[in-house]
Amino acid sequence: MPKYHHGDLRNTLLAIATELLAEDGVQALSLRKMAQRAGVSHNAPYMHFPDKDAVLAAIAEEGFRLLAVDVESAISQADDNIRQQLIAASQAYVNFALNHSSHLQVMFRPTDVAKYPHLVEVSQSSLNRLFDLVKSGQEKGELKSADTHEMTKTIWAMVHGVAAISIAYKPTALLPEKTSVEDVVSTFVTLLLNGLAA
Amino acid sequence: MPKYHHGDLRNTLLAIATELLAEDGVQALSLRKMAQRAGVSHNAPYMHFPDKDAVLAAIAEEGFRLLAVDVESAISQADDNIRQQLIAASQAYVNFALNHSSHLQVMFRPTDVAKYPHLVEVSQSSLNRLFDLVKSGQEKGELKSADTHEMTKTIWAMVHGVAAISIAYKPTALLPEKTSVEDVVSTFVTLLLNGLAA
DNA sequence: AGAGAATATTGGCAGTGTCAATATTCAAAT
DNA sequence: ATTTGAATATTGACACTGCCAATATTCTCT
Repeated sequence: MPKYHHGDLRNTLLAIATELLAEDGVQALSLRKMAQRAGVSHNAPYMHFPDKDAVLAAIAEEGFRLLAVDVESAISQADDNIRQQLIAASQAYVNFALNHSSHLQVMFRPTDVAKYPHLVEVSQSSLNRLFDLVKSGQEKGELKSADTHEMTKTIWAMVHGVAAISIAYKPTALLPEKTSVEDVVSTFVTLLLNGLAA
Repeated sequence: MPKYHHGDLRNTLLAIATELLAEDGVQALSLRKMAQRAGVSHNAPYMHFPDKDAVLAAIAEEGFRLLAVDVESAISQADDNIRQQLIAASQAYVNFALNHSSHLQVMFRPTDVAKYPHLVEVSQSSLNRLFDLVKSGQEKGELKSADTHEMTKTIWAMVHGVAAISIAYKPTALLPEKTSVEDVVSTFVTLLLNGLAA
């Protein structure tokens, strides 16, 4: 017996959005479809979000939390070894990107930074975790003692680049052949750690 | 005196698309708007493109060519020094991304690889140029003699990651403060060359 | 000059985001 | 308990979008 007031429409809409995203991609995500699947009129979402942009921002936020969970889990399951932990975190990042590519697309779509300051914060959560890893690696003497932020962001950029390129052009562009994503990420991170210069 | 047959509608449409992209972003790009600005009916574009997706693919292709020009130009103007050339190429890449962010978004939007094989080829043009750089760096003994493809793609991923993250969250996420994009890219590339491990 | 292909137009349809006006329900104060 | 205002949801509408079908115009080639 559906009530006039849904009760938890906001969260329901976000969950539905994630479903639709996984089913048909970001291009096909519409407020009206979300409303219909929630069994609600086409304008009900406007009670909880000012516009579609705000919905996407909320979806992005949720994505960063899910990503952080995966990354953290991967780190905790890796050996007590900075290199292995960095590799595990990077693999988790890229795997998340490939398994939830539409979600990642929403997370890294051009955003009005001033409009969603909270999103910007949350977007850094995985980066912060990576920062801690790098820092402890420096303290243990396994990593160079250069600027911690710069080192962290270099790793992040590389890993995110792998994810973004892979999503856009399937593994075609980066994976030469029958190599696994894990292997590629592991190789790239190792190269970054050891450096390219002779 | 506008003729019934436009004469060069396909190219005109692509040029207009680039304009609209720079003006209002990819979200606001519509076939009908393109047609209107070209002074043509709302269905004329369908004579030259099967659907909107094909238009975006053509725009992407053009973008990769423009990017390759910028990168090549930057390399040729740099010192005869692999490190400097790599840095110059990377800076050109990121600058292009920031100055044509909508265009880059179209270039790296999930693509049906099977549907646009030519686009996939063109998308690798800058990568190929980078490959040559790395290879000559190896021959001159300035870079390690590891797998050339892997090294090249590691650099590409890192540089593209910087570009993608910067576009999504303004330089906020990567630039700490009043540092220039060039400085950041230069720093990151140098870190990659020298390695992070102690 | 005629025929067929290429190009463009008009009209229409379903779907979209968003606004305005209205209806229903909830929560708190009297 | 009743009332009252806020919160929530609905209906209806508008302009806009991608795309399809039918039609019209022009080009090209014989």
